[in-house]
Amino acid sequence: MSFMNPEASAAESTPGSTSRQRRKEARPQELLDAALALFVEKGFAAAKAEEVAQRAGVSKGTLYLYYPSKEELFKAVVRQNLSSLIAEGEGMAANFEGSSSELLACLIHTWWDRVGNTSAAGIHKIILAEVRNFPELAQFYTDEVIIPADRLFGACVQRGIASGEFREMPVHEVATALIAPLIFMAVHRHSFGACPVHGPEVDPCAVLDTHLDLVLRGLEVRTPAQPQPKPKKARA
Amino acid sequence: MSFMNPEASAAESTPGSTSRQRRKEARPQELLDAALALFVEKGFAAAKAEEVAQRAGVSKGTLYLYYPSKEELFKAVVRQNLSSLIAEGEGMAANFEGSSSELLACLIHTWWDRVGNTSAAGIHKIILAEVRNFPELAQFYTDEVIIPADRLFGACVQRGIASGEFREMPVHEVATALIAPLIFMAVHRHSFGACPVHGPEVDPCAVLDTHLDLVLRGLEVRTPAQPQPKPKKARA
Amino acid sequence: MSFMNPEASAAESTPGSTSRQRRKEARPQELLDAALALFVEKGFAAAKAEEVAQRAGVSKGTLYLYYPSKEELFKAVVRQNLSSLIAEGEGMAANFEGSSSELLACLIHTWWDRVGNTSAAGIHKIILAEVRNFPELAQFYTDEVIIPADRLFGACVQRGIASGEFREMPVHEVATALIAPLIFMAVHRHSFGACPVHGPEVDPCAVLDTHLDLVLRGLEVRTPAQPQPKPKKARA
Amino acid sequence: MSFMNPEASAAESTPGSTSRQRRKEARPQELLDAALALFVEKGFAAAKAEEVAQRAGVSKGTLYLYYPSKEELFKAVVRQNLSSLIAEGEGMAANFEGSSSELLACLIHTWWDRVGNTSAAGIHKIILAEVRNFPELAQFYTDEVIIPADRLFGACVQRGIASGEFREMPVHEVATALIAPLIFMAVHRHSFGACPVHGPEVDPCAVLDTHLDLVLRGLEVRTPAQPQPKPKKARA
DNA sequence: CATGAATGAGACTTCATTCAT
DNA sequence: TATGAATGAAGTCTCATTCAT
Repeated sequence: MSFMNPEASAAESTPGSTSRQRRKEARPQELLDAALALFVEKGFAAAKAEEVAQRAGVSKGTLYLYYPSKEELFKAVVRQNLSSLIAEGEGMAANFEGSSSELLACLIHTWWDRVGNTSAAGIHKIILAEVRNFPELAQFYTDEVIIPADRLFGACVQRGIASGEFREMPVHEVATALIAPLIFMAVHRHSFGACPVHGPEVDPCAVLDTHLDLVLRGLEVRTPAQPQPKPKKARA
Repeated sequence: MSFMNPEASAAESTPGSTSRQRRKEARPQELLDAALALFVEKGFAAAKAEEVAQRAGVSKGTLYLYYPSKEELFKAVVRQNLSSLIAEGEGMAANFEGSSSELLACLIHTWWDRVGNTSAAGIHKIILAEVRNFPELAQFYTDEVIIPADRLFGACVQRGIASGEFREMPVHEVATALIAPLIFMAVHRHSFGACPVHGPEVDPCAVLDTHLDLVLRGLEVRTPAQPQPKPKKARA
Repeated sequence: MSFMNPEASAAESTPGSTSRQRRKEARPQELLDAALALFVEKGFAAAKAEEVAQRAGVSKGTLYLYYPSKEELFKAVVRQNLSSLIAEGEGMAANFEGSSSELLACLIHTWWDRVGNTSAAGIHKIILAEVRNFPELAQFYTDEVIIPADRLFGACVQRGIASGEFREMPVHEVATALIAPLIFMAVHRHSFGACPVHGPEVDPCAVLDTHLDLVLRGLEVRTPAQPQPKPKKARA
Repeated sequence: MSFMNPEASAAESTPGSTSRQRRKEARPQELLDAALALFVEKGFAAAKAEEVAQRAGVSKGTLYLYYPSKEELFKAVVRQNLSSLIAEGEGMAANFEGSSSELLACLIHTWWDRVGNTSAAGIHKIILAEVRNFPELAQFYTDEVIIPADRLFGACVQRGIASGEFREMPVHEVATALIAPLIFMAVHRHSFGACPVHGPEVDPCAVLDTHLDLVLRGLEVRTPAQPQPKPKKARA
């Protein structure tokens, strides 16, 4: 079958197919994975370069063959995990067919599956913790993640409002309120969620469903006939 | 009442209450404040003990007269800012009179005023970033903050459900969904909010109001007669 | 007597007189001395920061309290030993009374006593060896040492020519030829001169006297009556 | 004539004389040349083995096929450039016909042409800078270069004295004074001479001529009748 | 022979902590 | 008590050297 796969046959004949070469090609990814895990676990400053190397199964020196400094390694980790984030759901919204409620539900569940539930979710934690020490990342992350995400969710909300499915609301603020629990839980997973504490279990899916249930209901246009059941009780 | 507080009375009555004396008594607090600010700004590992001392206006050595190590200083910072958190709104809920919606709105606004909008909000950021490096803080924080907060918000939701104001929903999950944006924004203020980036402005109050608007509406009991305005569009 | 010496009495009463303070004040010089010695011995790159510290009787860390990097320490060493060089013999030439031969002899002997024979002579060796690695030192040293020295020796030669004591010769080249053996020997002292080799002993004073003897005689105006003893080319 | 050169004929006649083969045979020389250049430029410690290899057009590993360590490479560089020095002018003096002045002039000019003006002159700089780190080189260099040079120049001076051309002077010291400017200028060429500084230009040939002019005149036997033209102390 | 990926000892530098004053 | 000079463990990074290909 390999003759049908040009890549494979190429791999066999090129020097890239030696075991050493294969390792070399895999190194950057292995190092980035190890680094992501360790940075999420310890934070940037407390993570030791040597341990990153160890986890990637190489020596200290090898790490520096691929990344000129711990700082550059960090930025590479952020960049690589960012690009995986931005692409997600880019097109999803554009040609989605269905109600805006369904679109939002889909977006949120997809994000959680692909990002929040992934080891890459930890990237949020380290970004939050370290932006102030890496000012250049701030704009980078804002441009690549925050703005697109805001725009994506904002567009969905806008879509719902335009179609009359959602009531009129400040789009940007709704988008933020929609995203907040996602980020919160992604971060939580890698901080308290990773500690062996005895406390209230947080079931991400349940919370997400509840969050969606609440917000989608909150966005609904209320039928004019509906009586306001405002219970007065207050002010005795 | 001050006679019940030996510390206070001593300070007031002894000749030691000179400005120097007062400084001395204020030291621990000044150090904790400086440390909180710096830890929030840089993170635990990147914050230098000497800079904490400088910001508190004392020398490096003096810091160690009050706290035996940087780690203990860190824990003290967390503990002190925790105790301020837990007390807040403890009683508020108990004897609140008014609708549960109003109670929730009040709780959230109060929290934001007293905590989220305070420099102490940064404590969340450093906790999220560092719990895994300080396992003992995990249980501590869970017990002192997470559980009480969960219980507090949960109780409000429960109260609303019991009174028929809110529809039946999983209490714990709703509480989490309620709290998440608060934490999100408190943390945001001290990470991206502190960076000079050109991005979408986040107006905490507007977001909070929107969040409340959405969630409270989402919690409302829907009148059975209400027609589902399911917008068609789906299925082209 | 100490009351007559304001410095001394001041020293006794100020905090600067504690043993710790006295050490602190002496540190920079002690470190520069140790560094000079080691740089001369090993060269910049091969000299270890820790050994500099050890020789100065302090720990590694202390060195960095005074100089922010090994490179800055190096430059400080050069600068400090340079300033001692430039001042030397500055005024000497101006109001010297005597023949230009005597002036040159005096200059050369003085230079040797004050510099060439000093541990500071080693500075030349390290400069020669390291300028290309420290481009900023090149101009600095040229301005501060080479040009002044050239000017000083050049002026003496010019003086002799003007007074009719020396014959007409290219001033700059004569100055270089005059200085070259000084530098050569200063450098030699710190390279081969410091090695336990079995070779021809170089007696600096003897060489200097011979050098002077040769050059001064070479500068003399020859009496026209003198017969040219040009020996006929032996071996026809 | 090439038949007299076994190396050349071998290269020409054997099948091994492909371009690759020739490269292989030339390797050691290419490596030594690259190493010399780099050592002169940066010094031993600051010169990186990999850059030596790069400049020689081979890989790092190949360098180690020819020289077991950087240190051995260094010694080989010194040795190879030494042997080229010693041979020069060895015979020249023996059967030179002409005055001793002419002989000295010839020696000095030859040395400058063949060594001082060559990239090999840099060898002096690195020797001066590194002997103390390579004690074994000290004796080696002393035996192979310093003593022969001293003997060569000494013999010339002795020859002149013996023939009555030069006046009686301490031979060894004169030899040193003769050589010093040569070394000085050779070293200068590779330190300050290689830096883009704005300073007094040193024209080696002019200095050498002046040096020779001065010293040869200084060596001349003075006619007893010559009146000492002691110039009146300038400075009226 | 040639390559260049990998290694790890070792150097520079930082900074939490100590302690003499 | 308060200070800040001094320490040295620990971390980042470099580069001579090795060795599988």
